[in-house]
Amino acid sequence: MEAIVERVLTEAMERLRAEGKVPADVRPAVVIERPKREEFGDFGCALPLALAKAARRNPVECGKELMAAIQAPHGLFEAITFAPPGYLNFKVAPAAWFDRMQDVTTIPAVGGGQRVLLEYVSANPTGPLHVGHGRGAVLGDALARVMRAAGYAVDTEYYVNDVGNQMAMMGLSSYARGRESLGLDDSEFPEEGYKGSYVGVVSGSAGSPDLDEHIRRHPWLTYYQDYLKQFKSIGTGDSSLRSFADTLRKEFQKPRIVALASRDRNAITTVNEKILLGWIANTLKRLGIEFDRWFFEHELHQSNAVQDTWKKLIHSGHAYPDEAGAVLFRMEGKADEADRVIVRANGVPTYFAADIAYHDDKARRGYARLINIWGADHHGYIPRMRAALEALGHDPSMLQVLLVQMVTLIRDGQPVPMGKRSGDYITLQDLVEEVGSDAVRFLFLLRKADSQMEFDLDLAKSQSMDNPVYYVQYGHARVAAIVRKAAAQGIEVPGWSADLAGVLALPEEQALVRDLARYGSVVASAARRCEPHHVAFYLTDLVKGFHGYYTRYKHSEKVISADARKTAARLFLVSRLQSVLAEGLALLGVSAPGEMRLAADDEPA
RNA sequence: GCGCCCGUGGCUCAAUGGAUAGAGCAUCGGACUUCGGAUCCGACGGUUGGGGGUUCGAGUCCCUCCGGGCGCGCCA
Repeated sequence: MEAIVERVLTEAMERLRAEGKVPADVRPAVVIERPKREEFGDFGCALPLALAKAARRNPVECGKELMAAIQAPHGLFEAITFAPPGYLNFKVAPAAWFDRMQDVTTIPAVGGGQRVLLEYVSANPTGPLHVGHGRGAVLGDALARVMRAAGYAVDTEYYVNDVGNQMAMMGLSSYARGRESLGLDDSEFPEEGYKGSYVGVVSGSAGSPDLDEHIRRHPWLTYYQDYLKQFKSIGTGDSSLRSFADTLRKEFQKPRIVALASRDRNAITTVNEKILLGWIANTLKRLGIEFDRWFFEHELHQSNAVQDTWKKLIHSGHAYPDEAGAVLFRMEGKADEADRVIVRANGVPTYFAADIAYHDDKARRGYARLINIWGADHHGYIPRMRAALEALGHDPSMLQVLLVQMVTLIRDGQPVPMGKRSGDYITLQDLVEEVGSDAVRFLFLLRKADSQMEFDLDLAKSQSMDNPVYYVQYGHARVAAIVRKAAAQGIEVPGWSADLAGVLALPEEQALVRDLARYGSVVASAARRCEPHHVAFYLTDLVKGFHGYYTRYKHSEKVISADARKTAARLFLVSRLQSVLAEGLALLGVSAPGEMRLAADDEPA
């Protein structure tokens, strides 16, 4: 519908141009918006103002000329009006709105098949995911769904840093904890080691007071076989490791003890990674998130891609060796101030080097756009990455980074203290277990990504209308109940026909039709702007309209009544609403239950 | 010190440079003997952190100050 308005206005402007009333070089963008005030109609456009500015003319005259030049399809608009100082307002005829109900769940393919690689989460396998990762995960997954729905060809990827100091540190920490638990405390716990109690669990330290508790709280342990299968490909080829893993598969604790006793730190490190990645994958799965591909950093090293990349940069003059023997990437003239080390003096490439190779790989795979979702603490990294892409001959603007800000958990009105290295904290897994996937997802998506947010655990758990996710889900359940009741009475939901439009005469019904008709453009716009939260707000608004309609007329003008025509039309309307709610919630990865269960003991989900 | 993000009713948050800044919660006042009341309606509540600028038009863009968060490693 918006597209039609835009076309009508563009054509009108072209007509004026042909008549010489608009200079050839004046081409203001035609921006269609939704007026805030209902009396202005359904669509508005400030084109006369823009035109007047560009052509240095009086906006009122421009508006009048445009009005005269507009040729709208017959019957589509009830009114097109000019409002001083320079707005053109369009009121769509109710019948035209109702036409949209034929394919209300169709979303304009604004993506045009553009190939997009969306990389998100990519947390290092050195510990469980925390709540901040969860926000990025939910945003990424919803964005992938929304963009796919709007015609983008999206692939999703998790980049695993399975090489480097952090992994080694995790291995040492776990190794030391394991030795300790066996009474073999000959290995000192590293200064910078990971101190969370999960380290003890990962180390498989039998008799650890944490172990039983963690097994109880973290069902991921029972998924062990699954993820071993899933991550089989990361085996190093070391046969002793393979057999170690096999043994581990049969029995969790004993082989760890063997490895610990035999001082096999590498085995511990590698198995840690498998366990932690399995934990991560399981948590994400619990949130309904799966990746098209897990990309492992070690692949880039094995294929020499990292080395090839930095050598290429030296060759092209974008990098240079310094006196100490390190290789630095040139940042001169870029936003970043200092040159960055890509190969250390000891010959080991840095994380940045691998990341450059990774992004080069992504760009070479033929994607038009690379979207990365990063924690806001990585923002300083963006100019470097762009500069690197440019140095390798790619268009730096193809990289788009969405920064996700911190999440503060609130319980009993107080912030919940979190600290990563220092010890225990509420993991993403804990959060999902506590409040359920739907609440986590919807509440995260009710905020735009780039501002810090509070997550109220008590609100998320509450089964009341204060809880936005329940409010929307209840709306769907309520609609489903009506459709069920009709079916029980042998009344079927009719298909679309134009004559149903005239039956839906109540203002609330017409408003519902208009709101439903917006669905496609809301999703398309959310996809274009990479802001899935618009969908969450839209659904909340839509449901609010329905609840109001329902409550107001439940004694006078019910959906199911003795009047067969009204029943048919309203049933049709309500079923369209059900479809939009179900599909909209699906885009957010939130379930659309057919009924809400009250039982407080039930798993909230 | 340099850089990035944020600052909107008491609280949590919306608002492609457009018209009189919107929701939810909280507070107060109402409706309704259920197509599921797990609902709805109304009221109260704002100098969009302060100041300057660009523009026909600024919460939105620019400058500056204040406040909050986060970065600035041969860590990842």
